[in-house]
Amino acid sequence: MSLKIVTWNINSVRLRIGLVTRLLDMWKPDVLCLQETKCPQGQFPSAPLRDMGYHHIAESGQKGYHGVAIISRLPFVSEDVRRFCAKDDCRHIAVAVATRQKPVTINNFYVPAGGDEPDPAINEKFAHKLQFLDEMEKWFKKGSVPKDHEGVVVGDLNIAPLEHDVWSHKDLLKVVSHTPIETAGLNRVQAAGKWVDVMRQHVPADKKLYTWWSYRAKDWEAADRGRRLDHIWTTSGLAPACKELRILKEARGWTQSSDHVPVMARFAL
DNA sequence: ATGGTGGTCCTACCA
Repeated sequence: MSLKIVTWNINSVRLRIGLVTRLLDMWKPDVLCLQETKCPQGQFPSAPLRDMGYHHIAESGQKGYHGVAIISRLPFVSEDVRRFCAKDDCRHIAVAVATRQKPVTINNFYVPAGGDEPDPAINEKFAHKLQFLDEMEKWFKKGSVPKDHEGVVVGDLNIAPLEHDVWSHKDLLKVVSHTPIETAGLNRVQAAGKWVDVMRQHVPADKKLYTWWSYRAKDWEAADRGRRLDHIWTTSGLAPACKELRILKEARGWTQSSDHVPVMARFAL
């Protein structure tokens, strides 16, 4: 048996439900984790997904902003919504799915983008981003994955931690998403849960790897000024089972695309 | 080059 998990910042699930079904048809994942659904709780466009066999949908949504959802062919054995930083933002949802082996707890995150100015003293959005990372770190330290489960973290973490996760390390050191204080924070989060970065298990750290290209470029593909903002981490027990890692770069060229592209990990279980 | 584009929901705010 294999478990295929896809993560995608969809930037409005109602506007782009046709791209979601296109992706499901192409890759046929078992589980799809979405971020920035921008869809109020209870108004999720579930009918076309159920028609494709995705009968299990967990959502945490609000009007206008943020929002995360998990769409699955596999039944959930548990479900959990958390609100980090004591805000009402819908930025995290977790489910556990049953597999032939251990159940797998899947955490889906949408980390705050953090605004433009990388200084928490003058930019409260950046301060919120750093606080959110601190909360994640504390929560993972306590142990967020049940002892008899394996675990996965996916989502738009809005940080490109490695030198080759951005088109120019030097030019982006002072740009929110690649500043040292953010990458240090993300590294602490990762260490707190002993998470393995399975994307970089498949693509060496000295090779460029992007999941996001700005809408503001005249020609995103020619400029190729990308960043790796979307991530897939697993517990060390699950990492060796990750046999395939794919980034659907062509989705960035689809009509009315998201600025993020889908990332897929396949696990042999 | 302190712009550029895009989504939400109607006026700015967020990315």
